[in-house]
Amino acid sequence: MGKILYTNIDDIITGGRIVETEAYSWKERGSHAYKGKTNRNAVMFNQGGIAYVYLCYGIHHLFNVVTNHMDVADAVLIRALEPIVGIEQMKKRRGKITNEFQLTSGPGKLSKAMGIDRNLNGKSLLESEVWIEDDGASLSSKKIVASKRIGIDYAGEDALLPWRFTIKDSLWISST
DNA sequence: GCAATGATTTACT
DNA sequence: GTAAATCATTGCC
Repeated sequence: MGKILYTNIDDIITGGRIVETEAYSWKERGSHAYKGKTNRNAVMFNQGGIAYVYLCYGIHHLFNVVTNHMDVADAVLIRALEPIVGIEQMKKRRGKITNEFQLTSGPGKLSKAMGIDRNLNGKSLLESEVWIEDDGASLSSKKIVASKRIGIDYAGEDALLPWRFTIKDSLWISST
């Protein structure tokens, strides 16, 4: 949370501060890894520090960061970020938009703005075209708000877990 | 091999 | 507020 996510796609760098995330664990039904290891989610069973990119609903790419170690399929979904680098490029990729706050205020939109697609699946966040930096900005824990996750009502009780984290006062947080 | 469905977004009623 | 778009992965035949 609060760190900067960069991508370098087509020789164009875009980046932004992470302002909204959701945690996923193989232990709960919201995660793709819940049912066990499959071809799609095999990336999550790898060592942390790599990207897990998944195409959802045939249209939208979702960008996750694998966080745990081998055989422990935990990941963090990046739901929204605050555009910092390459905003013009993001607008170009997204086409006509009503306002800047909608550039990256959602997992599918964010991925499109950043140029993320399945080619990044399984890439290391340390030595590839996608990486995360810490700019040293202080982020008080008081500015982080936990709430229940979105879009996984099918997960039953697990959908109520307060595993969605947002930065208070950020304007780029998804609401729909 | 074929039918069902989803970590969503967008448009329309 | 509800429904459609759209395709990779999944599950069952």
